[in-house]
Amino acid sequence: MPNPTRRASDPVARRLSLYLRGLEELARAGRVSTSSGELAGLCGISAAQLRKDLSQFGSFGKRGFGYPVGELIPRLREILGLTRKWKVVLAGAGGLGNALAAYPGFSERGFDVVAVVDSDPAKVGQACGSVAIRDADDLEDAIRSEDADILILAVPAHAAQELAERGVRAGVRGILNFAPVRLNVPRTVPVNAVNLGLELEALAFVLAGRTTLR
Amino acid sequence: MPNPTRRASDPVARRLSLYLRGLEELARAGRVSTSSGELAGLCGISAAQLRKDLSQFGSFGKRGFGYPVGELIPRLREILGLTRKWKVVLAGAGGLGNALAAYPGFSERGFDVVAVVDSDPAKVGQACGSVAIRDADDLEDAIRSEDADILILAVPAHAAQELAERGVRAGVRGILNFAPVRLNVPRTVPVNAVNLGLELEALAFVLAGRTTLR
DNA sequence: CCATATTTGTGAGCCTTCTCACAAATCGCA
DNA sequence: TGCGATTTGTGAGAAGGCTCACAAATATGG
Repeated sequence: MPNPTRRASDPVARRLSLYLRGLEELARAGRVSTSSGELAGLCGISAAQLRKDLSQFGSFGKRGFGYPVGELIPRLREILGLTRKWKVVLAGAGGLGNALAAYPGFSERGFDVVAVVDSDPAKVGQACGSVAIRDADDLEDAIRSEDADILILAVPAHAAQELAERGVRAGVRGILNFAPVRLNVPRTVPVNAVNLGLELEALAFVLAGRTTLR
Repeated sequence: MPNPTRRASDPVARRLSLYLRGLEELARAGRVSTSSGELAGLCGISAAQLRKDLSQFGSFGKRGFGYPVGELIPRLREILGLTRKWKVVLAGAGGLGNALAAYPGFSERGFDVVAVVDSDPAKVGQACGSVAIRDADDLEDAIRSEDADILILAVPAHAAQELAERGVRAGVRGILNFAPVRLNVPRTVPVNAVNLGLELEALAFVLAGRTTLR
């Protein structure tokens, strides 16, 4: 179905991001074209899966030839919604917050951390990434004045729900939550949760031999 | 199928971890029993899903009554493989590495960071969490002398593959990878990848209106 | 220009996962 | 004890995602 603005499921979106990374790697290596087999291998996905994923959005390859790297990259960026800048406000300037603010992968993809807030008065005024830390009370101000799109929560579990609610009221459109709690927000605001403890537990589950074999 | 050592898929494992968290929260609140509806609501999962997940491992509830919080918690810990200690070696003492070493959720679940290594000589000897940072060359020594189970990679993308290979050769059984690259390791070594950039992109994909509606 | 090799795009079908609905079991109370 | 309310455990079926296999299209080489 050759529709460049087609909708797709979350697993597809994540794989598209992987493909984009793989393509950029190939481009850096000077490659002009690639095949579904090569790119899929690079991403650890089956070739058929890759072709099916891409075909949801259009017909980007040539039979007998493959995919043009230089053309496919901007197409994928467009599909993924990476042609615009996304303004991000970060709540929590602890270890994780600082690491996120410094993470180069964010700005490379057009995610700009426009403000950082923390509830610790001692941290206010200090630098976190490229911006100065503001008081947590200023969360709404920061979101409104910058017209921020996304709120990243890198705060303790007990503080997350309140900050999420305040962020939503101030106009944030999506939340990336690193706190190990389920957030209760309107269904119109998508929440993507990253639970670090859970990742380790899922790995232990495999090591304990409790997974269905692949 | 009432078998307490049954195998299950990865999504099930992740939900079991959520249930455990929810149950611990209920226990802290002094609750003695709960229903599938209540616990599932707490975790953002459907009640039927929760019952089906639990029923794979045994019959833990009483009809007309619910689930005994105090009994189910240790059962879940056992199923998840959390009754033993897991020894973790952390590679990379940058922002993310330090945050992970300090993350309380790890030690609470029996994951002990027994060593931290970094390639920066200036960092060697400094404290990271509760241990001293060692040189990256000592990775194998650290893994072997501590008989470590899990390697966490919190290093730049270009360093990840080499460290993964060395870790596997030194006897690590599983890897938690925060570097944005696909690792090439024997299939006997499970790899759990957490790609922070990808999480933000998946969120942007939703915000850009490209997801199939739920 | 023709034959052979390559590689995409995709329909059909499989397999896994999730949802629905209900019988069976237990509780609470009179 | 008996009856209605509650809640689990689970079979049946729906839904979704993934794999397979192949026709169609393009490249390559003689």
